[in-house]
Amino acid sequence: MKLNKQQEILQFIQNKLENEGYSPSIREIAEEVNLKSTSSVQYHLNNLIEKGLLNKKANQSRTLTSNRLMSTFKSVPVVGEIAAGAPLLAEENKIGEISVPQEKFNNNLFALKINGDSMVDAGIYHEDIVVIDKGIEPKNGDIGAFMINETEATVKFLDSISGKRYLIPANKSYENQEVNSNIQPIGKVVSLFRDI
Amino acid sequence: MKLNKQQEILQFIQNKLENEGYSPSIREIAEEVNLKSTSSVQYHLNNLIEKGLLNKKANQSRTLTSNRLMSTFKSVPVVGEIAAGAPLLAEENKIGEISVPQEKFNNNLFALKINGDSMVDAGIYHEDIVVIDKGIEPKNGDIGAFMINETEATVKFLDSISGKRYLIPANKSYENQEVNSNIQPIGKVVSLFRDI
DNA sequence: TTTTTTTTCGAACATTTGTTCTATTTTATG
DNA sequence: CATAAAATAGAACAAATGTTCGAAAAAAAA
Repeated sequence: MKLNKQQEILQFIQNKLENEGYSPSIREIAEEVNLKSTSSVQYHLNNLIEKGLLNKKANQSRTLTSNRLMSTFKSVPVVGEIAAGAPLLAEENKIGEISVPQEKFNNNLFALKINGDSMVDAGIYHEDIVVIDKGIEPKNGDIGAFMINETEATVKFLDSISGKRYLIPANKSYENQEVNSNIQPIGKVVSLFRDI
Repeated sequence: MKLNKQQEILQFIQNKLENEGYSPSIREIAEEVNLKSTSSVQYHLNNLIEKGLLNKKANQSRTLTSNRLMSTFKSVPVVGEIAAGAPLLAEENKIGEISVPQEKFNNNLFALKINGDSMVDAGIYHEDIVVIDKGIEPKNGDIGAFMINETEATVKFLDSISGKRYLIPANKSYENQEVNSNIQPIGKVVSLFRDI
């Protein structure tokens, strides 16, 4: 496919931003796309900016940014098995990161790797990763994450049965568990990731 | 919490990178953290670089990058209902983007929004989003995406029964479908996303 | 072909910016 | 307190970089 100069320039800027993490200078662009004058590059840059494909701060070097590339995702930590005594989000519990769309991101999010099959009938499988919003207290009918005895995190349905609240697994071979002082809500499960 | 100068500087750089999309200059840092000399900033920057918390290209402006922030995720397009006649990945079919870890990314990935409950028993629900690798032809036992009559994309198990190949839903209320020339494999399902 | 528009070039200029060096101040250490 | 180490300041310099303007070349339109 043949690219015109503007596409070529835009492509180079995006690559540079993605691979190096910073914008190229005008002269670097000129060299890359075989233009011998910086003003030729300016000419195209202004064009791209007018089209809304690029942004740049006047008189500041290497401040080109591409709307399309402005990170629209943010990462949240993934917690695995919980080390005894360590707070849930302690560094030692962290086993990775996943990303969520920026518009859904907030600072109360983290993710938990599921251990066991107690929620298979809700489509949550062993080793799935669920994202939890600590800022939302799970209500009846919600899937929530709960801390049991301050040592174990579990994901279950929360619901009331004849006036009492229970953690309810979505798998008949597990038992309901009455909510008592040993069970603390962590947050509501808001999304799920799985490798297949 | 009290931040020392180095933490303060690192924080500012990361914020700037995240919010503006480009690195601050040394003098901008100096002003932000109330240092009156650029060399004071250099002093701390060198320190941070030695600790591996920052990178920078020598003699180039605004090339500070933070390892922690280097995008470790890449986005892939999400395809929804397939417009008649339009190729699968045509812009008009695109309904969004999701991100995958960089190490799992390749140019054959795209995502498909699930329509229907024919795979619920495999933990794939209506409106889930599955990521498909066009570079991997689904084998027997795999969950794959298939194009039917060049107009409809579907996700099913692929398997052989007495010598014939079938698309097999993971829901007993649906029927197996023999693979014929109207059914073209698109790729293998490799991961899954769900909003809850 | 002639005219107009788009694109490129070249050079000069003004800033921004990174770098370096020495001296001074502040903080920690014995 | 005396000494060493860490942090800051100031200034001067060299290089990188964005900007501007007029002219030339190339491409497109008439």
